[in-house]
Amino acid sequence: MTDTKTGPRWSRLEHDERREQILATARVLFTKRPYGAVSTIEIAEAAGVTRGLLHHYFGTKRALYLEVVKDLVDSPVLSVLDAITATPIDQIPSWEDSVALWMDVVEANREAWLVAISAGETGSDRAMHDILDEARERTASQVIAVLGLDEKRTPEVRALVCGFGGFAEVVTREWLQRRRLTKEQARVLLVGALPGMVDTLLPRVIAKRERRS
Amino acid sequence: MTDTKTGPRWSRLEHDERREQILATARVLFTKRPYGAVSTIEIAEAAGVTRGLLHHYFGTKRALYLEVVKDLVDSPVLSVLDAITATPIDQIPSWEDSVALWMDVVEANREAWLVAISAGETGSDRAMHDILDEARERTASQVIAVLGLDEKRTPEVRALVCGFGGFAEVVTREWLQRRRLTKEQARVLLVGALPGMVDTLLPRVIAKRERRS
DNA sequence: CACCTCTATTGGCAGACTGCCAGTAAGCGT
DNA sequence: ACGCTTACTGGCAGTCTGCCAATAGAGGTG
Repeated sequence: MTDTKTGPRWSRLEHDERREQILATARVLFTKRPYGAVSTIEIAEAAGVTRGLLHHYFGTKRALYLEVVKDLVDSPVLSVLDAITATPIDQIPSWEDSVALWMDVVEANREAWLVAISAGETGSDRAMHDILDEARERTASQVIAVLGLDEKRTPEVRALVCGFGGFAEVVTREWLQRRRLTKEQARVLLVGALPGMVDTLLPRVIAKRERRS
Repeated sequence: MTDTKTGPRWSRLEHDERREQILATARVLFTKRPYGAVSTIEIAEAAGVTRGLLHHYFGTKRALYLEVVKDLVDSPVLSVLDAITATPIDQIPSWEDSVALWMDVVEANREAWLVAISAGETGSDRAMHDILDEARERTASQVIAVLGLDEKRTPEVRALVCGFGGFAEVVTREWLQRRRLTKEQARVLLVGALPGMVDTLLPRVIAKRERRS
């Protein structure tokens, strides 16, 4: 009775198309709930396919999760990069403008950003750690470029900028999540913190550099 | 043949004693490998008990994990508190000394600290988030007290100090894990960053405070 | 238009793990 | 020595992941 001469029971999609569809569905679910609380069958059903197909495309649940996190991390970073490279080539954006731009992008991708920086159900997971770490390093490179710092002569700059990244993460959370800071207040902190540290602290750090003969 | 008139097949321990034993075993395993890669039966066997007992004491695997992380987070914090309260009451330790003390404690509890920090990457888990967040707030309170800041008149101080906490986390990792900074260099950064920000940035942040009638 | 090949997709099986509970025995009090 | 408390065990039930052989869309070919 129920299945009287219907059409095809399932549609056959292009490889990449189906892959993107599953990935998007997984992204929605993993954004809402943590890794362990989302089952593969749930993802499959939400995507309108079977669990088997999910494994066919991604191999394992963890691999799928890694892809999702990679997406989550990349999308804001790419947005910033796009916007920056859209500016005239010979006109490097000012530090103030860069911070403002970054804040707007993060505000727009609020959910994704919050999940991304706190991703990884498993602390000591190698692959996950690498993804997040690489994203942070990429951001640091951007910052170094915008500020016009000389990374080669003073490698300590990179550590300092990464430290500022940690500062920025928390300040952003204080603004977006905990709401103990307004956007303006957060902006003042983000704009002012790094230049101050570079001016006053960096020389002292370099002075402590161990001499190598 | 094998079991010819042996003694008791298992020993009956005091409630808290057995609990501590299981907790210690779990702590070792969770420190080595991530949550998902450690099974309850493995913990139970390593502790010399059955899996059922583990559930009897902690209810669920996740609950056991939370207890472990709580321990991991508390132990360094408590060490610092002990050392600080050990100093004469009327003699508040200087900021430099506090930082140095903190660095020594972290260096001693290297493993525990690194795991505890990266356990924070358990984003959407409410209970886990609360544990780590509370630890950070506690540390912030300590810092505010040592620096003698007035938290009531300027609530923004707390957000700034928490931000410094993020900075400190990354700088410490750069020193202990990634080794792009020596201990001396990290010390210079940690000692110098916060006072500088308090002096130059805090007034500007307060100036941006929204007026409430 | 009928057939045929390709492969995206399904459905179900095997192993592993967690959570739970009823029964068992260790050891203390009387 | 006996019984009572409860720490502890052992196994069952449900759920989940990973895997693979079978199936069926869909486009190409004569």
